[in-house]
Amino acid sequence: MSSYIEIPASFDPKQTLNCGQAFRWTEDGDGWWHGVARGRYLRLRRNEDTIIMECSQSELDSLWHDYLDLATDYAAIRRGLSQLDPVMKSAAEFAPGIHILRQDPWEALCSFIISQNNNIPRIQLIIERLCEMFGERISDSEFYNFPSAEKLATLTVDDLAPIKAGFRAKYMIDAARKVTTGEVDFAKVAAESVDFGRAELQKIVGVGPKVAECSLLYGFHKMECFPIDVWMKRAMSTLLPNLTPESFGEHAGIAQQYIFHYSRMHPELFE
DNA sequence: AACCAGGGTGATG
DNA sequence: CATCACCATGGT
Repeated sequence: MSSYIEIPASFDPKQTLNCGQAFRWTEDGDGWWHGVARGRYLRLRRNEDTIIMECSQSELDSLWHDYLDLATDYAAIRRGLSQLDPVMKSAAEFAPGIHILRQDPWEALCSFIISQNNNIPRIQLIIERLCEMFGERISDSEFYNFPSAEKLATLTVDDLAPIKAGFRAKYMIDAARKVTTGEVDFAKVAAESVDFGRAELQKIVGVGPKVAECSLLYGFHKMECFPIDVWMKRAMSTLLPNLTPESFGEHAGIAQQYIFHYSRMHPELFE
């Protein structure tokens, strides 16, 4: 039934799927990672200089190649960023296998609404409960897809109580309703400038600058976006005091991801 | 027991 | 415009 594909890639599953940009991927032993994205289940692992993926060639071509952003030359982007600053260079070289995933825009928006004033393990738990309760089961599997905005728009805060999202539940529902009615226009966010996208997404109650920035970077693949959370604030003032978000240019989002991951993996730098 | 977690809102200077 | 309590929940 299941087939395997092996492809050459600098992309690294662990670095990419465990760096805080997506919340539905877990390691299931021996380097294998599994998760659900865009309504499909995938298992994959690194093997020397290749990636082994448990899927068909057509599914790789039509879905995972795009989701994992395999066509982008990250090495070239890394070379450019590394010239800016020695710390930037260290951060880029620490996890060179990071890619910025092309996640579903609604899933990214909703996930980062849940992320606010929260920690990553609990974000993952809340999202897992959300999917199990309100997502659809993927055929022949024990996994569920991320519930659509249309589905959440039919729910109330009380319906969401079991997932224990706390005060964020009302934000999720406001987002679902505005996205479903088109009051927040995803097609326009995708097509227009990032400044338009920032304003459009912040029409949602509970979406401020940071959540909007994450949504634009991870959901709409707007690579110049530069989310600043508590880790990035510390990193910029402590590690990169002579740089600003504008210093990083059109690929600032990738720089941000390198710096965020590097900082989280080296908390001793801030003691 | 107070503080923190990939923040945002609303009230107050 | 800057600051601040508060927001649910779970972990230290």
